[in-house]
Amino acid sequence: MTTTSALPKQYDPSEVEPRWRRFWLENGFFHADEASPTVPYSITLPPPNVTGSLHIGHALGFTLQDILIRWKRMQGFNAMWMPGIDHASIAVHVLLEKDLQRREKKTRFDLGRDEFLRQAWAWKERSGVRISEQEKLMGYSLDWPRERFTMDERANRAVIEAFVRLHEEGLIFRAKRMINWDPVSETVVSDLEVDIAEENGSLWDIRYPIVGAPGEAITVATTRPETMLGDTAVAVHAGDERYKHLHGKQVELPLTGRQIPIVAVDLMIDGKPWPDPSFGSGAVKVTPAHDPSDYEVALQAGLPVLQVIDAKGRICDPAPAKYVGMAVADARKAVVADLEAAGVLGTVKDYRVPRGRSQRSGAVIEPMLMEQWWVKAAPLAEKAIAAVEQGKTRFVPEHETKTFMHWMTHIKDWCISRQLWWGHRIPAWHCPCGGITVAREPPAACSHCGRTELRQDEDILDTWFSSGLWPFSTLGWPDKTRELATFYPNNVLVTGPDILFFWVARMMMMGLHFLGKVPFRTVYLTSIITDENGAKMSKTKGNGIDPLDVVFGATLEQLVERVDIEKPPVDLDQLKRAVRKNFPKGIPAMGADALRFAMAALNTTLRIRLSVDRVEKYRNFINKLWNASRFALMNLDGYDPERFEAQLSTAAGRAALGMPERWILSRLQAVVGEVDAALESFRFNDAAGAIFHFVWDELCDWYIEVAKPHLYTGPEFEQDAARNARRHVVQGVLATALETTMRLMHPFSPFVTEEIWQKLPKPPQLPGSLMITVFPRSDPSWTDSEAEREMQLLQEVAVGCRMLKQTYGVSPAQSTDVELRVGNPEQRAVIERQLGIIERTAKVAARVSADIAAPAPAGSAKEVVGGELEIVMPLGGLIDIAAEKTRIARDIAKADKEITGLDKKLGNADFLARAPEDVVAEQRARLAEEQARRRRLADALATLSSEATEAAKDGAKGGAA
RNA sequence: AGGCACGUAGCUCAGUGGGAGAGCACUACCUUGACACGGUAGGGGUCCGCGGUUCAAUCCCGCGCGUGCCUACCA
Repeated sequence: MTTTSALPKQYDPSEVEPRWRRFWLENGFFHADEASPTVPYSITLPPPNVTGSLHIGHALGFTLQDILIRWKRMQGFNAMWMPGIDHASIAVHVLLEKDLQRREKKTRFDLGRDEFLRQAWAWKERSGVRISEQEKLMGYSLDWPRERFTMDERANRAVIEAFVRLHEEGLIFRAKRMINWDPVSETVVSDLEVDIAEENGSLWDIRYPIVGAPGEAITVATTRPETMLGDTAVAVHAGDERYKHLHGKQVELPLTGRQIPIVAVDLMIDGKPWPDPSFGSGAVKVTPAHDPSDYEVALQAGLPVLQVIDAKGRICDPAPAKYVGMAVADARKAVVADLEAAGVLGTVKDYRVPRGRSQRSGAVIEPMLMEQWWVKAAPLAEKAIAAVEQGKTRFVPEHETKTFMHWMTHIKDWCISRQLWWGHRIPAWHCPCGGITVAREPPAACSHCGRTELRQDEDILDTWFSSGLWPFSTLGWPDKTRELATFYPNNVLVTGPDILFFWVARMMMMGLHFLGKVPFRTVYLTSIITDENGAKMSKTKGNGIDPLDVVFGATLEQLVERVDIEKPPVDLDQLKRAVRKNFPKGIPAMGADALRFAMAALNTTLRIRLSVDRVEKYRNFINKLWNASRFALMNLDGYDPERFEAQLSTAAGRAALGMPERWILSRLQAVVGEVDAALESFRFNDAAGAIFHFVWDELCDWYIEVAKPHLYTGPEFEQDAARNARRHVVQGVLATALETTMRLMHPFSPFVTEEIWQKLPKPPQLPGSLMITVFPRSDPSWTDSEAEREMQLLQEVAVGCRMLKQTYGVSPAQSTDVELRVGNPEQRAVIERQLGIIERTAKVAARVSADIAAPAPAGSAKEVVGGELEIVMPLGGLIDIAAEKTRIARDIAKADKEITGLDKKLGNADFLARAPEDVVAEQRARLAEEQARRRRLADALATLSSEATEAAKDGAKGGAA
């Protein structure tokens, strides 16, 4: 008769999720009002790059943020979660240029700046929409009307303001320094954007002949022979006796006809002597234009700087004409061949060479000397260091503080100009007079000479420059807005440790500099997700898990087809094989709730090795929750929430609750406390684990089972007033426990909890959506340690009964007689009172007796639950005496081990004297309990032995068995 | 090379100065009126090694071995 009985047996997220998503958005529940008088709680979403779609790492970080935001919103905070998207300058460049190369065999220079930017904007529109759609599908409660883009008008204004102010303050300047050049993207990149790894290479020895000393030469070693074309000196350590006689002499630089000096140097670079006399020959070639160390030497020794590699990574002019125009790799071969021909090449050996590559383009980085724009980092870092030292911002996990501080205290100036197009163009204008005018608006005239023929700097800013302003540029800075006053600083930043320096450090520096306040109180750093083998997930490896595939499911064919569509820059067939191997069965649809719950539950301080079946566990959990609710809804007819609420509001009404009811409500309030405390300290996995355990192991496995007989209806019960009253109480407790669980779990899995909550009967005057109800509060008045003790006893007895039944092959469906011998009168009273629970959950017909010492009937199995409690199951002749003896003997052995340990401890005078009293008492109690249990076991074994003897006699009497 | 983590059941990982835990996997049984995306029971661990502190160490400290991450301009 009830419509609820039509609930499907399996939870179907595809039917449920869209309804609530629409409902929440249409009602504007995600929006926070900056003028609200309630206490603000704010988080800024780390804006995803417009390079494509969200990956599983986003799903992790964003889910944790949504859990915090939904939790705080339900606690009554004015919770604001700022959405946005990042223009990701160089990442978009690499992407678009690869595409351009593949489709039209063109570079961005063939297209020109305007057309390239037009395409970039078109890309941004497509990708941006896709990203926000994905965020909505995951149920993230972002404050959508506030959504921002790092290159929208207001962000642009903030960027220009910040640049101009820092320039005015002397914290942004232009200087010619050694930089990292990416010859593929043709731009400078910052130190952080270079990945250094050891690659296979060679170490070449070259002999440079000494001028005026025929036959004499000095040997230098190098991993980059082609740079010798730009050498301007050979350096030896000043204290190196071997070369003292050569100080100030000249060598003839092979292949070039140039003469360069041998200079004595006594330098410390990074705390190490340079050159190191113990390495190789102790002499080094000096190429100031293309090596950072060499440049430092040149500065000190006043050596000339000769640039022989150009922006495209080709040998250029001052080098001999023969090599000009050659790519570095080709030049290397030519130079080596020529050196060999000239007879100056020494030994060549295989060598592991540390090689820097551009993180984005993969190009081998060329160190070069170039004029760029820089941010003076040290003064900014000082403030950030002080703020962290003063605890204004703290890191979770705490150990990340050290990483942050180490980098901050060793910080180097930040190169912020890029020779790219997609980004914020630097607000600086060059005049033919050589002067540079930095201004908020295009200036009419040069600030130095007054001339009007100015041209704007071609360079754009590092993408992280605008990101660094994000926590306040999104709130209206540089204007003094209400939003800024309300939501800055943010309460928390949640992001991955991989962008601690790129982003977190920059936001700290910028926020403190421009607003005088830290941008966030807490930085929570998430795990890193890898595949199940610990390898980073990546499209080019075919091991990546797309969060939406987990939500909606994908067949293997779909996964493989996608390889063709996305065309990553690798062997497609090989990639398809990898996909087939990694996802042989495709990915089943799990729904957003399951993925979200999994993210919270799996997040630990270590990396997460994610696999599809690890998420499946939580899909099953969501289904379990669904079915528990389904059961409740099928049995809640006639339930009156108001009447039940009235009953709970009186002491007498509460006292009338049955023990299992008091137990589950006690457990419920405990788990509420656990979840709240765990979230308070960002232990998402503990919070999720507590909910999981409560729902599955307590609510489903015990309470619902115990409740069943009280809920079932039948004509025979209609006139039974006491039973009907009891039924109503059980309905009320079940409904209440579920309703509270939905509120508790809502931040983790919003869709299924909203769906169930909406269906549950509950008192009127509640809000129209679960997401704006009140988060449960732990209420210690519901703690009932007596009920918890009693329930635990019943569980132990029931488990013991089940064990005996299973051991002796009694069908679970078949009820069996058992005798519960309980020596302890209190325990006996509990068991007698609640016998029905044992009988129902273990499917036994139980009789309780006090006489624990009486011999058990022959042929019965026995389980000793404690020193004063045993379960006797008569089995007639069915008992396998030998097996039973083995089982009991093993229990005795365990008890003996335990007793020996405790005896030893309690016999130790130092322990008795020094250990706290309660510990000593506890150990004594354990010993007594264990000894009593051992006696029971020994008795049982003795009985079995005599039975065995009897049986043997019987067998002998009756002839062959 | 330095810094920081981590080493617990076959696998992935929780955990605590005083009785070793979960999920998956494994074994056996069960279509019991919420759920087979389920239920019940079971097997399985010198808590990496060696020292130290302590009445007591899987937990705290030191050393060693192994793994991972980050930082780093050794030709």
